Amino acid sequence: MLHTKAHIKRLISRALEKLVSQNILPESALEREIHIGEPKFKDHGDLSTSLCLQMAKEARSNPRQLAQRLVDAMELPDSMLASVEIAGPGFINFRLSDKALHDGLRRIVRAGDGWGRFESRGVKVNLEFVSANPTGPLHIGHGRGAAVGDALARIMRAAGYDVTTEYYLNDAGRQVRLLTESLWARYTEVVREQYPEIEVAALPEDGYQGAYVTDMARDFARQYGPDMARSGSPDRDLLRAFALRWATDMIMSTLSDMNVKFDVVYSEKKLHDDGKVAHALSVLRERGLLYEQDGAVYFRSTEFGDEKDRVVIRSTGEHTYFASDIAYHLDKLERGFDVLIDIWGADHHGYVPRVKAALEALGHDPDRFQVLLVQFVSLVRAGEKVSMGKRSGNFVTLQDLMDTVGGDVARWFFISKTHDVALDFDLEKGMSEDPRENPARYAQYGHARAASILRRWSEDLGRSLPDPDGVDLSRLELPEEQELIKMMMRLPEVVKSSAEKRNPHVVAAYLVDMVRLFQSYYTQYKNDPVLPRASSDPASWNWAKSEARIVWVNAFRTVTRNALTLLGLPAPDYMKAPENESDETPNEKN
RNA sequence: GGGCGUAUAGCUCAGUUGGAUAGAGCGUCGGCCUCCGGAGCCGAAGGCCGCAGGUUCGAAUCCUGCUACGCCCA
Repeated sequence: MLHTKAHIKRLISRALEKLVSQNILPESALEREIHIGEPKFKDHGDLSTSLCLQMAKEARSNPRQLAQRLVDAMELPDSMLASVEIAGPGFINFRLSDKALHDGLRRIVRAGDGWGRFESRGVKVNLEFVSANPTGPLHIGHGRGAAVGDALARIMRAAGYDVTTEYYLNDAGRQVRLLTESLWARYTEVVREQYPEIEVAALPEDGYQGAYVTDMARDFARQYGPDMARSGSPDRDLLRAFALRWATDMIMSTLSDMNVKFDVVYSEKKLHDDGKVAHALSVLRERGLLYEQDGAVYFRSTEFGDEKDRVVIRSTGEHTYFASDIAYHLDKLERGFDVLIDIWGADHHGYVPRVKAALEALGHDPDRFQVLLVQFVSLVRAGEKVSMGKRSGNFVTLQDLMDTVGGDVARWFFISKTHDVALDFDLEKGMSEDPRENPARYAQYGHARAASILRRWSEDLGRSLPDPDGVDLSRLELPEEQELIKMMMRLPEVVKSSAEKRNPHVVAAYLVDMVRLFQSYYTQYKNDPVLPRASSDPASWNWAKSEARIVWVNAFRTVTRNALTLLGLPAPDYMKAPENESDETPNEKN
């Protein structure tokens, strides 16, 4: 549809130029951006513009009259347009010709997997998300960030951005020391089951209580044996490295169940070891933006719009997380990224101004740093919110959730709504228990259905996929068929809009709308099927119509698959009926 | 007290960047399986777009002020 919109814009701007040269319109008419929209009502045509309503004042004319002059000045008839009408207060409505639809359909088939993908625009984007501390299991809020981030990466890549996804691993701070001590304590407990005489190390006061630390300790004991515990002297480097690797593996495995992977895992420790933190602070110091007070070192972030100055080095000599974050974001820019996008939980929103302040202080445009704040996810059980504090005992991990409902269902749930609205996940209704209420399955089902038709065409009837250039597409006469073509033609601009809004739910909403059109067609025209019935006589069958419809079904399948892929969801060719399966999630790769 | 976000059908949410008559799903009610996959489809009921002003040809959308909820910071 971008293609046809551009075509209409050219027609209009040529007409405007003509009117300006005849002194009917002022020069300023050429500067206005021409916006072509899709009207809500079908009787208003396929595309429309309110340009004349907007221009009426400066043109000193009433909108309808202006519209009439504009239409008269357009080079019509045009092969892409079946009609051009002036309507209402001064809208110009365009109806697409059959040729425009057929060209569009052919373009989709020709593009295949490339439909909805744009040429590179040469913009390097760093997209950082999740970045949870490697000290325990992910919670459900992390899941939302992960799903949104991964889908956004796919969509922005399709829109032509050069995207690198990144996980910032906080492996340097106090939390990791605590995890190390917690592992040591649990390890001694585990070993004491065999060697009752040894002394158990106490769990630190703020240590990690979760049962997973004991699992970790058992793995440690299995790998390194009981000697360290028996000796009573911990090898902290070894324990730390083991704990980090174990926790990171656990996190990545959970993410992988949701089909989320990262291009880069960036270590905070390495940031320090490579001197990046010292580097960033020295740049700030050179610029006179650091000062000392009560033994701590402050950054003058108030000079850049923050509400108060922030500590970068504590009186103990330790760097704050903020100091690492400054260095990290500076490093991203120095690695050549044009745009930095971070996905954070909404509770961190207060952190945004200080990071922007730091980047500005370091001489960069703060608008290159963008933060997507993702609102909270709460769990609901029996109509009541479930408290999810780690201490409350009914902490539900992301892994638990996916084990219950399946990775792609969880993923769909997270991206199907805009990120700036709080979500309730109802455990009791549980999307897995009634897949009919599940739009992800609905979309996949549409794909499987189309795949099934194509399969019967090639396998049962022994025919090959027709070349769209050799098929008479005018056999697609039903209004539903034409509506679906227009819908499919919209994918590229949906991708563009979703990427620009930084919001994957745009693609999700589009996908469901498109599949609904197909399902509606499918059920309504069961007595006028795509394929010949077994009972019918092949000689009397309208093969030309079947061929046109097969091209159309194939295009639908392609566009559906492309949209599912953009969201990181599988596009299965077969799906099992839910009645026969308990809660197993189909996960076929096409 | 300051800041960020949200407010649209009984419930969960869309709303193409200010356009024409407000859109889905779930739930409710009523229909559709000799038929390419019923995980489906068709129809009906359901609305003061939180409230009050403002901007203009035109507002769910933009501006101001309230109210309620969530979250940050004091």
